[in-house]
Amino acid sequence: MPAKRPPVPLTRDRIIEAALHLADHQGLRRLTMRRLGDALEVEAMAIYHHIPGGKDALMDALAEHVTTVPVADEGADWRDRARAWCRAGRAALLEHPGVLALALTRPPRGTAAAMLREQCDSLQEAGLKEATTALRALRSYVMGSVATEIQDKEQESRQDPTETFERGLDALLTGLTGSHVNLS
Amino acid sequence: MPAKRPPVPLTRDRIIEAALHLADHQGLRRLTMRRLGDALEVEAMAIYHHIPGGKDALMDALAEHVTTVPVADEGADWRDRARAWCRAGRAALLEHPGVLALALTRPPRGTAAAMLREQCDSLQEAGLKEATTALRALRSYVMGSVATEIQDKEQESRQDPTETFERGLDALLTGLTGSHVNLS
DNA sequence: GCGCGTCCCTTTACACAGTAAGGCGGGTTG
DNA sequence: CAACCCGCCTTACTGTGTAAAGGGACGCGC
Repeated sequence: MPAKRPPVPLTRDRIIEAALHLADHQGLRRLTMRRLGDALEVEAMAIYHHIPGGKDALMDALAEHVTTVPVADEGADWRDRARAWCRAGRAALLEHPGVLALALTRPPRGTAAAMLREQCDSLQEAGLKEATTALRALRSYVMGSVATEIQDKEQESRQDPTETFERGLDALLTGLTGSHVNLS
Repeated sequence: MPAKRPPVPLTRDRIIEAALHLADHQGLRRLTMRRLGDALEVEAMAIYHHIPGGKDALMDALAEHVTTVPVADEGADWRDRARAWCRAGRAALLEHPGVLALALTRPPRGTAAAMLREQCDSLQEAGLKEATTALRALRSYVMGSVATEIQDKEQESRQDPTETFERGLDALLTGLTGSHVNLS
């Protein structure tokens, strides 16, 4: 009987990393407790010791991982800060396309939710009326953009996705800028 | 042995309808071939006769169903038309929140894809430069908006979602309007 | 040294998932 | 009436999530 203790001890972070790799390369459908165990050279049930709550908790953790982006809140103009958030959020989501469905479905919790509140405060301090509305619009645009990008990834697209994203982001930001002046 | 023939014959449409109902009320996770069969008063394997390709094809069909919205292409201003599309798209997605993850993940095909091309042409004929970019931005915003709406549905939100959606949509439309005049 | 808890991991077990293969009856056609 | 075929059922197999219990290695007190 080979060594009972695995060569390197199991860790919540190692589990999440392996799960992301598996989901990205083989699809969420093939992310399975047993396969995840195989990837970690461990039996499937070992995972439950580090992630209480089972697969559903794992999914939550993955969603939180790809929606949690540490980004400095710098920049004079609120538009620059918002742009930085949006770019960082898009990049984080694009890094792990396999778990996008989770990120879009599960509500933000923990660190991700805290960051949202922080950003909302930041916008309000910048003097922006209806900061929550603006933030929701930006968040929606980012999440939707990544979704469409990943959707269209398998079919040909002669346009640079980043360029397209920036164009739309600019449009949304300028539109939000005038929102407390213009009337629909 | 009870009657072999079910009271009402099975149909692809009936299957899709029952699947949507099940996913919306019990979650995608509980949408199961056998449970779907139970809901239709039929054995699970009967479904395969009407939906070749199994569960994955069913998922595709559900995604296509909630992303296919018949909407008249009327209105003088292209902004009014785009607004109508976006409202209709949002409404259709919100009607079946259970399958949102499918709609956001699977690329548009068939009728849905055709409608996208049609809308793109419509924008171009309206004299809008970069119609594809604009359309992508709008589509992204709609998809993301529905995602955030459904995410936040389980927690309290003192703001009217429709109002918030319209505000962001207005902002995006005004931003897109000036996009071929302004420079970033 | 030796027992003994404690922590991780494994083993075993079970209910339920998707679905390939084949059976069977009843309506339609000759 | 016979042949046929369509639509549904039955059976069977592999794979999945996970509860429950087992077991081995490490630390501790004595």
